[in-house]
Amino acid sequence: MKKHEPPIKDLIQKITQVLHKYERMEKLPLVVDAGEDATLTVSTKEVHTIEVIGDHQEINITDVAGHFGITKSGASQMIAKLEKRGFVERRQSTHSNKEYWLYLTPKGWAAYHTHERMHGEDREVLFEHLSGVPISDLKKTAQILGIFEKTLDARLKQADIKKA
Amino acid sequence: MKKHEPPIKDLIQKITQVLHKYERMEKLPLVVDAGEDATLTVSTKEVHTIEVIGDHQEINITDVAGHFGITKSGASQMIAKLEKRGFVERRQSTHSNKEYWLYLTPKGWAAYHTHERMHGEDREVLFEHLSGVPISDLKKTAQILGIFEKTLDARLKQADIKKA
DNA sequence: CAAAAATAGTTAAGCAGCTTTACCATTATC
DNA sequence: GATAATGGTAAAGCTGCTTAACTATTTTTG
Repeated sequence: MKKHEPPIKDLIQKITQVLHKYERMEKLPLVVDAGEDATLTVSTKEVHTIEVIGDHQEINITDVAGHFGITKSGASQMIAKLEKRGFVERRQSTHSNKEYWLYLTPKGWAAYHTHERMHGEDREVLFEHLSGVPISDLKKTAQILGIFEKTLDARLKQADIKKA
Repeated sequence: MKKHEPPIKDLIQKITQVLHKYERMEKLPLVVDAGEDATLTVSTKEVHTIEVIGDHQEINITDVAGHFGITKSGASQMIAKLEKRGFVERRQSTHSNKEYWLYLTPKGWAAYHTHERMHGEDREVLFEHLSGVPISDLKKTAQILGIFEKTLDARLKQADIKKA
């Protein structure tokens, strides 16, 4: 029992280190090759919004807000910006006049695929580095992270309760 | 080789899930019990700045900037705010008239310890949840996260090179 | 040693990405 | 058909940055 503590501390430290580096990586601006249209840079936040629009059909602004846990107003502003910059298009939903569905323009898809490609490269490098590790160890790691996740869930839930 | 892919994907997914939840948790405002002075809330960013000042002796504004990877100007503004709110104090360094060393006031230490205590509680819950897991598995997990970290390092370094 | 360069810090203006509040349409519910 | 709920927007304001221009001290160097 007591002997667990140092390895657990080491693990927590490693998790937070990875976390902060991942956070930093996510902040890097992304350069999109949009063909003729020279090159465009897109912020991390923008490309993530583009990603969820590309991944979901018939998605509306309220859905986008829910996806990121922000207000509708905030999502509305983000979408307006992406529309203005030519990455996103909206069309009225077929079953309601007060609702819009969001779609990517060709430029939006270019950003989407640039981002996807980047993650693909990262994943390949990771695959190489992990090729010597037994599968059972990979599974165990995911399980242990799942335990970590549970304690986070508990704290987030607790905060939600206090809020309400 | 091929058989590795699903577990790796699962692992990546789990890491990103934990990451985003941790990020959300970090955004929760912290309520500090500062004794007589009623209660104060401190933003995550503020408490993290308080944390590094509490953890380092003879730390100056430039060091704080370096620690977070932000500009000196940004750090200067953050420190000015914390000073104004009574969490931080500055004194001239002993070896230079252009440099200040930063210290926590009693109120600053109250915030520091509230934050620490919160992490302490989380850690205890985590300890409980992990008590049935063999130490060897914990060590393996830390190792595998270390591999993940390396690929992040590589990408961050690459971005730095492009920047320069 | 004096002039030039580097270092520590500040200030002002501005930007991104949120929030709150208040509001307009449209659709659902009773 | 009045009232609620839902989808979306606009304005104003906040935080946590950035860049640019600046002062005041060291440090370097020619």
